[in-house]
Amino acid sequence: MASDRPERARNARWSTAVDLLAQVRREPGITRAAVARRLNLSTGSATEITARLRDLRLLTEAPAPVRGRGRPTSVLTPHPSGPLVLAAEVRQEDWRCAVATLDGRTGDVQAGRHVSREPGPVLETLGQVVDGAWRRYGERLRAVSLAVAATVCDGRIVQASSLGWGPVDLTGLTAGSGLPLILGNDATLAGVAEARTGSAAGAGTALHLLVEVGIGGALIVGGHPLTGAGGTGGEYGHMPFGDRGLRCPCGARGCWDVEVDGRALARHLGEQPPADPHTYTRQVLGRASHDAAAGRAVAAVASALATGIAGLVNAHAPDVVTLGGLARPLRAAAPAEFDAAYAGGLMTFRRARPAPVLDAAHGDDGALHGAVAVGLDHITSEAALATWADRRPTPAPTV
Amino acid sequence: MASDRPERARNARWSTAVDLLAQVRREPGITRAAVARRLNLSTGSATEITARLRDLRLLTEAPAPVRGRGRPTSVLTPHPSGPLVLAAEVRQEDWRCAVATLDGRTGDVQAGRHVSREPGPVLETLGQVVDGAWRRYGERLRAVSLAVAATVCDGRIVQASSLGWGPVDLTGLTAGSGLPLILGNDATLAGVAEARTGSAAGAGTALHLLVEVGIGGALIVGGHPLTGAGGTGGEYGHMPFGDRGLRCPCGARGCWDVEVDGRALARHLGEQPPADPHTYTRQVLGRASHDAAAGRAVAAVASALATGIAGLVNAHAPDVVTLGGLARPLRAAAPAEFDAAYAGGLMTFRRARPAPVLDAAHGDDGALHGAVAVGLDHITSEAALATWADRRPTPAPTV
DNA sequence: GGTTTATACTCGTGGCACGAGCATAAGGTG
DNA sequence: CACCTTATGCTCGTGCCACGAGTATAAACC
Repeated sequence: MASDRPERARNARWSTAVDLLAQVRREPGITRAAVARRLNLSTGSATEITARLRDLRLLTEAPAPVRGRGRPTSVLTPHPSGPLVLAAEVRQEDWRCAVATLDGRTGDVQAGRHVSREPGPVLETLGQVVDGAWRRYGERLRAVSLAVAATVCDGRIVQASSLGWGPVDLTGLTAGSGLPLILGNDATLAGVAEARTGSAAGAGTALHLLVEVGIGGALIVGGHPLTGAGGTGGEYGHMPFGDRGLRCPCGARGCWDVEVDGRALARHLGEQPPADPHTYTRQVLGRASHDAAAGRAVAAVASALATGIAGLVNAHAPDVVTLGGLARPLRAAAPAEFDAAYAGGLMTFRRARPAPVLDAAHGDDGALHGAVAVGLDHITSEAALATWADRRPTPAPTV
Repeated sequence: MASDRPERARNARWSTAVDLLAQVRREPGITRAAVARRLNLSTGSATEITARLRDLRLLTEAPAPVRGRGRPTSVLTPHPSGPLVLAAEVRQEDWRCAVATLDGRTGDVQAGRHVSREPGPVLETLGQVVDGAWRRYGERLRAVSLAVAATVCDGRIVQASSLGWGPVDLTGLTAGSGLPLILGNDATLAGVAEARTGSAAGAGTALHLLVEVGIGGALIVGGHPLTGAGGTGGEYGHMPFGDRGLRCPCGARGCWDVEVDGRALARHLGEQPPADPHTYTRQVLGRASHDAAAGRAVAAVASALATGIAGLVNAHAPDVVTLGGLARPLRAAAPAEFDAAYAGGLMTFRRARPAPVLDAAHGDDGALHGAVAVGLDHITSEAALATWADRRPTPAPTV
């Protein structure tokens, strides 16, 4: 609908501004001089571009702390009336949201427990949050970015087993404001957060794996996740790394999922499949240090996790692997077994310099931070900046 | 070395020219008017850009066949003295090479069998080919793109088991000419060819899998392969989809590789591991239709192949999967078993619209065509065009 | 207080795409 | 065969962007 006539040049003009804003985001608190160096910009261009972005209320300049000789430069920070993103996360028991500025800093955090876990009440609460932010920030609010523990296809929820949801249409959330809604899988977005500002920062290719009930994850290349057709990628738990004899609720056999979460622990311990595998896993982890059977079960699960990771490392050669959710305590509870299985699963030529497996840095905030990142990507795109500039035809002159 | 001062604008100026050349490559024989429509360019811009590219000897215009009313337009074709890529492929028994123009058409094909398979003689032959092309085409030759059945890391061969090579340094190949050398894995490049102009043309995400001795492959996103850290990705055969009891020569256990090639067939048939799994597989395939044991072995291997593919489809959600090498006849020999295993390995929600599994369109030429594509990517990059333009400061005026 | 250093500011230049108006080459029509 | 219709090419003035060279400035150093 928007791909009409020569939009080409209108957008292309913003290319350098996009890069500059991206640099500000990568290194919050960066100075104008440093940005110019990074982007190979002449000082004249830097002056002009920052002036433009200042007039457009995208950036502000503040005197930079003096470091040695030379004329002082200034720190580039988001403009106090610049564009904002509302990022939100829906989890099994609760929801959270925050408003983020161009540098990725968040504020105005809200959170709450679901009164009912049904889609209707949850969406109504979220809709009120969106409308509230829209009223509070008005045109400064440019996008809503939502993380859900769900299979997402073409911007819609296909299924969210942890919430017990089937297909859910979310377009109503932003119907009142007309804001763009960006929907993402929580594990995918947590991976984005790690690749941008977490343990995998700077990695060309990063693999993030998150164990909750089953395994989710994402391969992030150049900071962008591989989402596949319709955005349904990332179902790493359903690769047949496991015992072919075990059937998975997904319909396939031998899924990795079934080997690495609470259900697997229960199987190893000869117990019934737990109703809440997440809590059950925490319980078993808690007694693993003094209960030999629990320890063996945890070790088996940690090994299965590491073996699969090694296979993925063989195939994709990430620079780094990050672990989120229960994957962290699982490894921590059986580090020797994990490391042995990881090394044993790697091809010989990879063992000299195996991809490091690191704990996720964002912890439980990964999905929300990833939603912020993706939302900011959207509002700092060439097209979005062009629109922002057009909306404010005669910006307030700086006196 | 080239990242000096403001190279930024120098390169950015070529952005539209790059897109125009890419469009010509995507649709060979496209007219100027059609390109302008595709790229949302005004007719004035199209006139100017094509004039520029004509003066720079990148494109030629020829009257387009008249179609209905209206002023006739012209077909954009590579300039007869425009830039060229030398693409080459080194296989187990022989080598091939060809020279390609900007539209991807190849000519001047040369080929030969290895006199000796040792790196030295092979490289010497290739070096002569490169030097010959350099003498024949001079500055028109802009890059050499090489496909090898090898693990490639940071532009070097780490290991090429089918050739019996260890680490090999190839920089000598272009030492005389000073041309950029682009090295790629054959399976990866075959995947690129499929994603660009083959069975996966137009797919956002494509998975290409190639069975020869073991499995190679690539995930291609937006026409570009995921090569991972150092370019060592694509070792799909070493994901633990197989029997954990089987050790793989790579050092790991349960590798998919071991389940899907001639060694697996021999195991199913209770025979010794074949010295040449490729030829052996062809033999078994030949008698599978009338030899029940061979048929069962082929069916088992086809199932193992399909199960792994399903797992990869679950994880990555490609739009399409393409099969190269022996994967094609393996599936063809046991289509029912293949389809059953593929469907059975998919998550339920994927079964409604499973990613189609197609035979590769490029056949044995995939790697060479992929090398052409990657080479052309290189010489039509913004930086390369800027360099090409600088080299010819006063282009011959068109009279 | 002068020098050094790093950066900012100014301004003329060149390059690109746009858009509007005009030109042109074909088919179609009476 | 003259004229209309249609699709496209060509020209040129405009706006925008980044560059580069020269100049100005604010701090540290001596």
